[in-house]
This record gives sequence, structure tokens and C-alpha cells, in this order.
Amino acid sequence: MEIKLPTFDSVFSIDCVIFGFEAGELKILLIERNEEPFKDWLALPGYIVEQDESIDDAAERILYELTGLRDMHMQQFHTFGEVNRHPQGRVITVAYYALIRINGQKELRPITQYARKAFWHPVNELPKLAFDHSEIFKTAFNKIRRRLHYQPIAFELLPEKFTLTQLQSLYEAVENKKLDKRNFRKKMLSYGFLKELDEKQKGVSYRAAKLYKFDRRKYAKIFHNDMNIDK
Amino acid sequence: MEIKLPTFDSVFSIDCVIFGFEAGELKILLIERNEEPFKDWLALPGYIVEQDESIDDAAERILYELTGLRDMHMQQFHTFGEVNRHPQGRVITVAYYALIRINGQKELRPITQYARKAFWHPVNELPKLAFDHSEIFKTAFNKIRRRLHYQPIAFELLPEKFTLTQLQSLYEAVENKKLDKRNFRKKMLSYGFLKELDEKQKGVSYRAAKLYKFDRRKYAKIFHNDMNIDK
DNA sequence: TTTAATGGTGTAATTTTCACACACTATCTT
DNA sequence: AAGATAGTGTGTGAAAATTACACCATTAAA
Repeated sequence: MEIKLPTFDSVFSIDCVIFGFEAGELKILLIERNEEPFKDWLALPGYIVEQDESIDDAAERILYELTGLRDMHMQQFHTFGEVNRHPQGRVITVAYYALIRINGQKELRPITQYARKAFWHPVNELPKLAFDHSEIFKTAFNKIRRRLHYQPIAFELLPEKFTLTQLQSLYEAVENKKLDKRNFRKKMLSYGFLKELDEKQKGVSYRAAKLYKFDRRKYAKIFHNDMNIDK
Repeated sequence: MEIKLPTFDSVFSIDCVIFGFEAGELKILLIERNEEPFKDWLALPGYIVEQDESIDDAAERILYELTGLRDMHMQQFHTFGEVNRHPQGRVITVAYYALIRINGQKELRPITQYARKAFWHPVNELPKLAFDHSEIFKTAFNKIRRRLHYQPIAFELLPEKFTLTQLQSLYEAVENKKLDKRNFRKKMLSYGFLKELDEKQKGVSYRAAKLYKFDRRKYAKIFHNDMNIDK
């Protein structure tokens, strides 16, 4: 049986690619759609922008309604405007990404009925997603892979207190290659924006590692206006 | 006398920031508006996207209609979606940039009546522009300033055959600082994607400089996967 | 006490970046 | 034809950054 769907004219929407890091793996947030078209498919959290909200506000609201996550600091990264990207009409979508700490997040629970559930999925072996969301994801992943090198985005994915090994394994996951431990540490510490804490890791069954914190103020001082241009 | 204007609901538009390089100066293309709102103001070339064209296609078409320029290779760089950025209604605009060779361009002549004329204006000392176009320009300028370092965009601004001094002065204009001639040449040539021609500059009243060409094929070979990561 | 697992550390070789100055050549002027 | 002008073209040494590389230390569990 074919389902008859309403059509509409020009609509803006927002789609969100939310990255998290857990168990040495990079993950993104997906929802299971509970609405046609693409009912039951997996998709990026996304919905339609209202008349009286800026697109940045819309992004925050939509992510909240679909996943229960709030106060995310999202960055717009690309707008997708092919004519037939949405089967019901002309929908141009502005895509945002965010990087967040998975641990310490409350349970994910959609507020609206448009999503049946929301969950984390490793970026390797993603299934086919609704609409052009696979392409949107790919674009986002390329962006953050590059930005990792000249913006302090790694620290948004890690817990507030982290070990150098955790930091390194995040870089390794994003770049998909092994790095030398001594050189990595030497370089990271040489920047001078990591604050060594008195605390150590707890509950591990091996030598506990020192914990560090990212010092945003020092970072800003060091790379003031101009983050390092070609690093 | 106040002019009564129609209002509208959600509309997408495109705005273009077209950079060119001439006489050692970086310039952008502006139009003089011939339509309310902001009649008689200077603005970036921009207009409304049609239902049945992708935003990339719309960008090409709109630029052509307002300036007579065609087949530009434009890159989307940001979408501006504040609620009140347009006085007549909700307009979200996708901004594109392009880099072109000013010389060798035909005269600029708007096709539609929405622009009275189109012309090049140095990026230093820009006047206040219509809508939020000053902000759009600023965002574009920051983007290309950064991209100059990891994408071969300089060669789109120069004539096909150029001297190393011209190339250097372009970098100096964008970065707004002097570079060392010897180091600049050494580094540029070391990349191996500049092809030295047998020709020399003509018509200059001093020792003529060698001409070079950008070898796109060699460039692609050298920086294979890595060059166009976010194109 | 042994084992398993990870934390933590330094040095030398190589490569890259940077600072720096002067002679050459084509044209124009007188 | 001599000189002025204006931009072209070239090399070296010092400093900084990057890379390659291996072993002992600490903790908890067995």
C-alpha cells in the first residue's frame, strides 16, 4: 500500500551530526525515525526551522526535542540544497556538528514522537541513513578531521579531566593511525595549555595515569586572535 | 514618504563574494541596488533561489544575472539565518565565494534591472553594505585567508601565466605583511607544481621576469587525497 | 610473588624554517 | 652612449621543529 504524503513548498531544515568519544571509538548520535518518509530508518537528528527562530536557535531546539540533549555548542558546517534531496518537496538543510562528552550525559530520550529513540553509533560501519544523511555525515567527518589540527576541539570530546593516553587515542581514532607516545606527549605539553592536576586516574588495574585539564584561558592567550594558521 | 513593500514567508537566497586581484590589491565585486529595500545601496550580488534549481546552480545563475559573469567556480562557505536579517520577511541566505582573474574579464553588465551596475572595489575601505553583507564579506575574507595556506586558490586569482613576484604580492596582500623574497621563491618552487615557461614578461621597463604556470596535474599528484578534503 | 597492562621518560639525527645582501639586466632618460 | 631606475634572481649558516627509537616504573589481580 502506498502512503499519500502532503507536499510543501520551500522549507528550511536543520540536521545535526553530534560526535562523541567512548571506549576509544568515535561515535555519532542517530535517531530511529517514527514518521514518513523514511519511517523506521536511521537518520541524523534533524527537523524543520520555525519562522521566528534563527537557524542557530533552531539547531539547539531540534536536537533537544529529538534526543533530550541541551546547550550543545554547535557549529554550522555546510548547507545541502539539491532539488530532490527530500521526497516530499523542496527542503534545504543547514547542517551542524557538535562534539560532546558521552559520559556524564543523561540518558537519551526523544521528547517528540518523530523519533522513536536516539542512540550512539560508531562512525565505522555506519548503516545507510535516511535522505542524504550519509553524505552529510561524511562532510562533517572530513571537517572535524581537519579541524582537529588547528582548533582545540579534542577537549570537547574528552571528560574534563583526562589522561594523555586518552587524548592520544582520540587523535589516533580520528586520524586512523598510530602515533608515537613520546613525541605526542612532548608536543602536546609544549603547547602549554594543558594543566597538570594533582589527581590520578582511579579504579584501573594498572599504574594510574596523571590527569590533565585543558586550560581554555591559556589557550586563548597563546593563540590569541589567530589560531595557528598552517599547523 | 514611506514605501509599502510586499512581505513574504520563508525564502532562500544566495549571496556571492567574488574576489579578484588587480594592481597588487585584493578586490571584491559589488553591485548598486536598483530595488527596495536598500535601493541605491551597495551590496554583494545576491538574489532568491528558484524552486527547481539546486543552490549551487542558483549561485551561478544569480551571479550571471547581476554581473554578466559566467561559469564561475563558486564555493559555499556559510549560511546566514538570523530572523531579522532581511526587513521584508524571513530570508535565509547561503553565501558563496569565488576567486577569479579580473583581467581578461569582459565588461561587467547586469542583465536584470535589480542591479544598476556592477564593479570591483578594493577590500580595504569597503563602505557599509546593504543587509548584513558587511558581515558576510568579513566571514568570506577570513575563510579565504586561511584557505590560501592549504588550497591552491592563489592561482585562480592570477593570470594563467604569472611571475613569482606577482604570486608573492598576492600572498602579501591577503596576509597583509611583507614576505622574504628568497624564502618565498625557494618554498614555492620546492613544492614542484609550478611550471617554468620559456616566456618572459613583456612591456616592462626593467629586467623582464620569467613566467610560470600552475600545473594542476602535478599538484593533484603531489597532494593526492589530501588536497580537496572539504571541497 | 609473579604476571599483565599501561605509565612515563631523553637523546641524537634529520628536516624545515628563517634571517640576511648584493650583483644582474632591461628599459628609459638625457 | 652613459647613467639612472626598478625589479629580477640567487646561497649559506643558524635555529627550531620533527622524527625515530627502548626500557624501567607502577598498580592490581591472579
